[in-house]
Amino acid sequence: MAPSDVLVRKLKYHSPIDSADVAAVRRLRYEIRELAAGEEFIKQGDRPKAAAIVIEGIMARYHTLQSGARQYLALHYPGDWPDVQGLFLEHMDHSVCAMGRALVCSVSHEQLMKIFAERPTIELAVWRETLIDAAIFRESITNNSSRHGTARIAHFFSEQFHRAKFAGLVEANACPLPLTQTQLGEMLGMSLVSINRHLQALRQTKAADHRASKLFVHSWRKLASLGEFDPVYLHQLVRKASVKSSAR
Amino acid sequence: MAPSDVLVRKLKYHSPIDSADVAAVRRLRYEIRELAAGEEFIKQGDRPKAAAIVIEGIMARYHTLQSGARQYLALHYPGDWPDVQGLFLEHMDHSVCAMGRALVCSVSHEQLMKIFAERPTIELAVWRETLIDAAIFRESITNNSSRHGTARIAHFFSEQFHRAKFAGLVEANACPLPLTQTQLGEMLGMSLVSINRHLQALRQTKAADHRASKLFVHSWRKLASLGEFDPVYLHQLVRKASVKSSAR
DNA sequence: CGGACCATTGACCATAGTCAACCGCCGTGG
DNA sequence: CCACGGCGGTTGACTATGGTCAATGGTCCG
Repeated sequence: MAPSDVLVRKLKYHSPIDSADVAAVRRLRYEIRELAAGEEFIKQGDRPKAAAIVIEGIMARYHTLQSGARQYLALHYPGDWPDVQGLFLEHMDHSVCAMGRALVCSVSHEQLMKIFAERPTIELAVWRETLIDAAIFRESITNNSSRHGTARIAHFFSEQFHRAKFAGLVEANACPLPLTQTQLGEMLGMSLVSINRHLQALRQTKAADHRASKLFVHSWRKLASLGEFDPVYLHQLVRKASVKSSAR
Repeated sequence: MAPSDVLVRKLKYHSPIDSADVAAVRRLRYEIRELAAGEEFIKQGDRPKAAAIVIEGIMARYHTLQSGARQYLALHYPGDWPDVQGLFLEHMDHSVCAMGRALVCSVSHEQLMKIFAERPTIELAVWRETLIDAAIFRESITNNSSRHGTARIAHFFSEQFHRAKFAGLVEANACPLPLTQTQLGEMLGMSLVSINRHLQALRQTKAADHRASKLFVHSWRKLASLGEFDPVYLHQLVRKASVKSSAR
């Protein structure tokens, strides 16, 4: 799929984009960059001059603590903008890297400001995009702070499966989730060993399983209920790509 | 201070606002509402038609879990917009309440869209405002997920003291922080008893103390270092209201 | 084959959560 | 005025959860 199609597809999930908007998006000039697994794309402290859109693969934002420890903040799927806030915030307060191999396209801030002036709908759609990001961050605060063990993992898996579904990445009840257990721990604020044990517990419930960089959802209903997952915070307009339809 | 002054003061901390912008802000019509301590302003699930700006006091956003438990997400000071995302996200995914008595002013979405069209600088400033909110959420993920005990509290206190300072609320090394220990727990993902014990530990370091709904900072340097606090994520343009100047 | 990385396991330890009681303060109502 | 009740803060004792340490096995790759 062409980069502009990936982008348009995503924007349409939450915003009303018309054909003139689509045409404007297609006129954007961009650079494509391929990233190896784990490769850093932009670093805490940098001053970006362009914004990236994920085209293929999965990217992640993370904080690096004084100790050198890493805290992952969110994952990003094709169509997502993992560093748009750089448009208006001078310095990056976090880094962005690829989880697994990924393709990103970057569009200069200059061009974005121009397209915003021409097509206000697009500006609002991108703003909305950043607001949904914020909603996802809020949900992570709650998940990591008030859910324990298996429920925390289940909620995280639910969100990723749901978002992967909308990004068209789910096949046969499985979606890519290229994280090691160590990284799951850095995402959820748990130790490697805890992750491992709770994963086993989750496996035993027959709700979901994670292996070989993939998330297998055997019972969406059970997984979502274990994680108390309710997708309203993702603020999608369209509910068509129903998650339920593809997994019991 | 008049509501528009509170707003302008805040926007100027991160965005270049000129006199025409200020004039436009002053022309906004708004409704003032006084809230009692703990009163809910807007509820998870609501569809707001106006956005609120905190004028006096402190407000908070929170999630309500299925169990009825509450997870606070962030505090908001005069000049903050605790529910702007309602402009572009139909449903509230969290609630907003007053911590202690508060004064808010609400401005209809309609008027906001109009001022955005007239004064793009203001639009960008408000967008930036929401991006800074997101940065604060990210920091909370990290704080609640990867810092433990006293450090977690110290970081939270540092952020609140710093933000209160910029809102002009610090007097004699103390700022208002109208939360009970139970609420601190709901903010930081810790139990009441843990909060109590770590607060005592913090008190003993002579860095800071919390009592009578106030936060006393005895040694800013020590508090910030205990909490590994670095204010870059608050993305202020102006660094004039230095925090260090008023506390050793 | 050796090394690196990832998943898994057991044993032990540390931290935080739960339960329950008590204290002091404050506001209400007798 | 004082008794009472509620709330917020504090404490001790106990429990549970998760973290740390260390070792093992599998797999992939050079």
